[in-house]
Amino acid sequence: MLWKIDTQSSQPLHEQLAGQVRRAIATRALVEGEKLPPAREVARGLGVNMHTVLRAFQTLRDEGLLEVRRGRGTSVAPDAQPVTRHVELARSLVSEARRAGLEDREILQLVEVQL
Amino acid sequence: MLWKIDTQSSQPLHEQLAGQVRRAIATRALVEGEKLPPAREVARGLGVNMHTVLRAFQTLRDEGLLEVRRGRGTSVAPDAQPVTRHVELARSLVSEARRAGLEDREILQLVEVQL
DNA sequence: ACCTATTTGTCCGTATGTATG
DNA sequence: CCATACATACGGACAAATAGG
Repeated sequence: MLWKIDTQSSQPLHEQLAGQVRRAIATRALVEGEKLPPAREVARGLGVNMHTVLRAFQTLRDEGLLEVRRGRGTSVAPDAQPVTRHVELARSLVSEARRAGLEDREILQLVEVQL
Repeated sequence: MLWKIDTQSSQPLHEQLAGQVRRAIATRALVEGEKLPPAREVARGLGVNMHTVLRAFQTLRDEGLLEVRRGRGTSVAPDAQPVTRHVELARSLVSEARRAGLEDREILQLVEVQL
């Protein structure tokens, strides 16, 4: 659990952290069911606010990678590993298409015609 | 235009062909605006039915890669090159997610949470 | 089974910076 | 240059789950 944050980067802190956790799951540095340290603890270690860490966790929960429950802590979702690959692909697709100037509707259509 | 078809493969013929054309555009073996041979001709060269070739062309037209007009022939779309990358990503995403057993709705959600 | 204290994420509000018009 | 809107990051109070006695 050796995460680092660059406060000078233009990339938001919560995104930096989310990216690192995502990669950790993809590379199996974190495995399914494994418990993460409490947000407060991670925050202290990184020198950022607890809410910044929580926000990263929330993002990953929306992506199906983490299970976050108050009082119980945060852990890697039961089927996170197979999901990670798709999430990475979805992220690449959106960022590349965005850079090319595509509208959100057009991006969704790209996927729909493949279904 | 050295395409090959494997009639023994489990992959549908029209998909095989679509994949080859897609790759040809991605690698710039085919460039924007370039005209493709008539479907009848391609079909004869590959030993398949003309409709198989047309089906592949239609798929690629839906993806924005080809312009197919009756009487005028088929050509690579004006902005096909930048599109290909996204299409490849979208195809990977869908096929990987499908293999993992995701529903279509879930696949679209993967993308939506990234928008 | 009970009460209480602790742990841990959630909710509400605020300040600051970064576009947008 | 100003006003507006939006997103980021932070702080404090709150509520669910858990652990000890």
